[in-house]
Amino acid sequence: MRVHELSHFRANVEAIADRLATRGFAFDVEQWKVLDTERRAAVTEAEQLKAQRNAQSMEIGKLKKAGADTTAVQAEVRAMGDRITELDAKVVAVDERFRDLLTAIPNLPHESVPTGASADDNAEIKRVGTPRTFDFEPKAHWDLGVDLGILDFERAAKITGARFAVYFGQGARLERALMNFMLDVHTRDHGYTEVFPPFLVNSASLFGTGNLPKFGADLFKIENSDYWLAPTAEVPVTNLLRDETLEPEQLPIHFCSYTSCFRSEAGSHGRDVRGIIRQHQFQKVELVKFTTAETSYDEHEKLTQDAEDILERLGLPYRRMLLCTGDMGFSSAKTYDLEVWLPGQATYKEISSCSNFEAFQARRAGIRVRTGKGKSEYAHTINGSGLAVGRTWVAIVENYQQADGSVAVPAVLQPYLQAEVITKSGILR
RNA sequence: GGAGAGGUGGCCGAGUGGUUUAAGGCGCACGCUUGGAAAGCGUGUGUACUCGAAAGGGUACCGCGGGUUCGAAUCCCGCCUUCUCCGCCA
Repeated sequence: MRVHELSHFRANVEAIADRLATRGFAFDVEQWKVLDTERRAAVTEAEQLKAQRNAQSMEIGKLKKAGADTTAVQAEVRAMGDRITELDAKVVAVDERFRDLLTAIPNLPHESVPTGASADDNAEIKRVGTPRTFDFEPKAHWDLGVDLGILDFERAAKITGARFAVYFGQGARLERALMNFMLDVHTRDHGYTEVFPPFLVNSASLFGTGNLPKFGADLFKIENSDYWLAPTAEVPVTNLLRDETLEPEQLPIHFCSYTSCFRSEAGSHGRDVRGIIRQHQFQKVELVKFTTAETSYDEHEKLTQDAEDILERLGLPYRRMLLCTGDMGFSSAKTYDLEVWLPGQATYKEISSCSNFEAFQARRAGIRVRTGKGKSEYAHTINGSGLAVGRTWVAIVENYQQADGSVAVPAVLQPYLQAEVITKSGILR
């Protein structure tokens, strides 16, 4: 039951429940205690009966070898088997309820996380760069991109549906340029190893990262299979090491990965309906680290800086927020959000989320570190966007727009785009 | 998609219904031996759950899930996966 190590959980139930309450999760300690007792009683009873059966079965073997008649004993043990079947069913049922209860428990917030109920209680850690002042009215990307002929929602709706987009010409190339730029920086300058995983993952992987069983509704599932469209590279990349025990000298492991990400956006109807801020498919460069418990918070800081470095090299104003207990994701112990300035909407918008999961995912996924002779402990996992490519595309277009409707290309992207400015494409319309 | 062969402990590898509480080897740890080491000898060597104050027990796990049986690594069924060949295909 690699969920929250049981003995530790049992010994600290009250304190854990208190901590969970800070993130708005009501954990019913009394109910848990009842279930725990019930489960242990069932397990113990079944195991005792099995021990008896094993012993008597062995006796039968010996008696048969000695040529004795075993009919009577066999009947007796057979009856015992029926009882065991019954007990096993009970154990499975109680165990399942118990597991459901445990797997639904979110991670505990780190002590440095501010207590709060919603995004309003998040703490701004820093602000970098100054939003540009325009001598004209800046447009939102959904107007600018469409006017430039590089972004098309109507044809996307025709071939697929709402919340999808098609990029043309320099728009498509900007997406590709950003992906290459981000991967190049992280692999060359930040020490990450590039990974290109499948975009489809199985249920076990989604359980490992904490998406299942609770959040299946946020995902797309392939019919007649156990395949799901990955909502983020975090899922395949973290699960690369599932059920593996790592040697301490292998750590830390730094992976970066470019993937498309797919989200059903169930329950987000009406939010960010315009433009490409919230799409069913978007591209993202993800940073994933595996570390020991000792270094995970240092590595979390560094990972966040690695993501910020992309924003800085692109000259995009941003701020770093520390999420409060009530606004964090299910699996996270501490999360920084990076928010980029979008002049078309005059707001800071999330473009990266960097979290330390401590051992939460490692417990669910069975990712261990050897600590000595036959001893091991769970690794810590950390990940963050570095960055969300689609939203970076938006930020470039909106921040670097010019009065004539063209977009200046930041210096670091010019080699990738082979252009200094994005101008109107006249291919369609 | 079709046919065939595999999947056993950290690794190699035996094992076709009952002293297998998984042989044997390698590796690893500890001890003896040694001036020190190697060799040699000896002992130990998984995970989870559970009973117990502890010492020490018990249960489950031989790819996964079912089934047969008093008893399954071993027999039966389904699935996953690896390799080889064929077909198809970027």
